[in-house]
Amino acid sequence: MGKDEIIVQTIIDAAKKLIQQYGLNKTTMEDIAKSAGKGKSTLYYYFNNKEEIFDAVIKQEMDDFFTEVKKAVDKEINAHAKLRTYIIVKIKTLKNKVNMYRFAIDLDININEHFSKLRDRYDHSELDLISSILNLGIKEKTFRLSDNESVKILAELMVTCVRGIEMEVITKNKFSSLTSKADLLASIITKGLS
Amino acid sequence: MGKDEIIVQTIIDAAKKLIQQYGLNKTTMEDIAKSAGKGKSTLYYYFNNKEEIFDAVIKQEMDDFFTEVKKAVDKEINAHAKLRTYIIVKIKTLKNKVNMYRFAIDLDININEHFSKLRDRYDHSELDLISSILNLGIKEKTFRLSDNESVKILAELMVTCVRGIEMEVITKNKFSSLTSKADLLASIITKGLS
Amino acid sequence: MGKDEIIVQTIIDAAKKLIQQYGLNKTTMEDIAKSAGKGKSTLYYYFNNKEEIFDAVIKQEMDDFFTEVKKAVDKEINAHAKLRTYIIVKIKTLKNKVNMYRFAIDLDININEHFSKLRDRYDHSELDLISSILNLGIKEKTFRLSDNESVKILAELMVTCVRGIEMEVITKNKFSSLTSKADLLASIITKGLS
Amino acid sequence: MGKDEIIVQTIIDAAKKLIQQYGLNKTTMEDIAKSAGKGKSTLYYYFNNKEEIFDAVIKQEMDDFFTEVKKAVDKEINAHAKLRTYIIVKIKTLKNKVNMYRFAIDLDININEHFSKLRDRYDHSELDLISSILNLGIKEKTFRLSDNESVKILAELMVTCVRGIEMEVITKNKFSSLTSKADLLASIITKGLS
DNA sequence: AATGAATGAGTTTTCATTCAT
DNA sequence: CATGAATGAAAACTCATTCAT
Repeated sequence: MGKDEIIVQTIIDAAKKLIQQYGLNKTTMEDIAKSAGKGKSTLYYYFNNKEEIFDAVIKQEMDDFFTEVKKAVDKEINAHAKLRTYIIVKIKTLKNKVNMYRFAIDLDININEHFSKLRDRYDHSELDLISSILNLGIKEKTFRLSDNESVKILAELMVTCVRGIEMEVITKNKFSSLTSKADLLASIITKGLS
Repeated sequence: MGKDEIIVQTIIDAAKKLIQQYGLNKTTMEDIAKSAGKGKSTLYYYFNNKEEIFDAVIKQEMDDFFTEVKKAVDKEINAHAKLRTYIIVKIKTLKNKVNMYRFAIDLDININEHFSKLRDRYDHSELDLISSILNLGIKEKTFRLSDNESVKILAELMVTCVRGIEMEVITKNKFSSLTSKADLLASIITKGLS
Repeated sequence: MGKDEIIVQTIIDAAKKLIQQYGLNKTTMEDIAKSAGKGKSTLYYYFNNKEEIFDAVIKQEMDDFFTEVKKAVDKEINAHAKLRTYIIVKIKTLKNKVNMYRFAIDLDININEHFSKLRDRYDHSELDLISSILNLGIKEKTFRLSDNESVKILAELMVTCVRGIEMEVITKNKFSSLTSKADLLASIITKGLS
Repeated sequence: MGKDEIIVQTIIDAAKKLIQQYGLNKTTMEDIAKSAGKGKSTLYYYFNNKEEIFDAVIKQEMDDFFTEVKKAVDKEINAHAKLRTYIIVKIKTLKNKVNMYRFAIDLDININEHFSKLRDRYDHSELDLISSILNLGIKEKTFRLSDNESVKILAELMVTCVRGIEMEVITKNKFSSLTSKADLLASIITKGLS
């Protein structure tokens, strides 16, 4: 990591911490600069504007997030366990990234083009992950798809359902009986697809 | 409706439209006043501050939204159909509404106690609705709950899943093959619970 | 003059004074506000941005300028005297408006569209004035135009020459022996056209 | 040309191009450095500050400009032709130059003493050129000066008139029927002085 | 009852300049 | 020699809120 990259990372980290703590609207360039131990204008040496810093934060968080979930899923061996783990780890990890996610949604709403691409890429990775779980389940004979159910549509649906759980965590800042709910969802899906 | 109430409603409508169009952060008191055809300070005659206007908007939206969904669900007679209708109508209605999630997500407001109560009340109504569907299904013998599944937890889970679909609509502004997905979800749940 | 117009005028006057004294670049919104005895943000209540204030200043100055020159020219009765007076009064008046003029040129260079229109309108009035002097001279038999000389082109040329004198005043902040030069120019033109 | 001089010239050329394109105020050290393919602080190695760079640009431009005009004038043999050529070539050349007037007009630099001297030197050269044309015309008996007209004052006046044409070119970025106007001006002057 | 006028307190952004290496 | 890194100081602009009328 060159010196540049170190500083860029310092700035991103500072921004990340502040966004997590105080939220998007309350995090100013001034705050970030102070927290990064730099002058305000130094931020503009490394980023073109506030939005670019936020983009960098969100990109990194998303990458981390997905990597962590994927690693956990990969450890499990059968489809049902993978499904369950996917839900649980995703939500657990999310808890540390709640403000980041809020932010992502906020950016979304403001129809930030660059961010849209970022999310699409991420969504795609996630769909691939779920698809592979479903395909595994089919191979295992755990899942049986009727004619009109394509893996693609099912995967979309499942990503979507888990996103609902994520929303719950984000808006309420808690998700009671997470494990039992993940179990329940995994079971229903498994049985519903059997 | 007294004169006061008419003006209050005019302001709420203006705010609603603007929030839908430009998002929460970009909607200023100035914008609302202009759009309502009133002076900026007039807003302060009818509301104490910006937050109160937003509260009023969200409250109204939520009430409308829930009422509409409930009406559609009530028309159906069996649990499976009710479930399917619940999903479909909810998403379809959502498209025409200021999406509540934008509010739910916004940080400043999230901290707002009053708003929290509002959302809780709404969540509660929704859980009741789903619970009643589940109970109907049990009575119908469409759904069979194993020991460790309480109606309450299941209802929470289902609300949550549908919320994921809502998020999809909000962030992507589209939800492809809505009907077939609603069918699929309803089917999986029905089968998963049989 | 309504209250609005009084304040707008106060702001314009403050801006005018500061621009004259310190120049365009050194005149900040802060300065104008202070000088007008208003808060900085009050300026934004009456004008959308800095440029709009400057536009208003320059528009007013130009109108004043032209009115004054025209009034003086109208007092004279024959073409030669009008020509002479035009040059002299224009330059004399300009002295009090030097910075305004500099500013106009500066705006020009930044290719401000709105300002371009303003200047065109002004140029047009000036051409009309000169044309009327030339036509009077022709009627008086003071001026005689050869075939290939149209009044229009001649007027343009003369406006242009006087603009050179104006530049002299602007860039050097002095114009030595103004009266004798105006006489000389008027004589040469008169003789050159006889 | 030593290595130093090459770099200095590179910087000047970059600044020249940018000023031409975007104007004085919008040309930043950053822009110049980038355009010159150098680091921003390198500019400070070769120049003490921004103003010095601008001074260098203007000095070079003025020298080039004047040299070109003089060369063209020298080719002509009689006073009338010289006068006509002076006007035409000056305007034509101006089009390809960073226009000096932008500098002359810019307030900050106008206050700059060094620049004032530079302009004075140039003005002086120009006056000498015109004076020599006038003197030639007198020798040729093309021009006849009445008592109260000194060559000096006439020369000043003529420089001034042509400066007006230059302004026209600068602010409007065009000067319609240049040649015919130059002819006209030269004729009027010639006749006016005969 | 309604609002025009005013603003304080911030916010992002810009840019010439410096300095250690 | 040359420059990457850093910044202070100031600039334009924003906006929820207040208050006299």
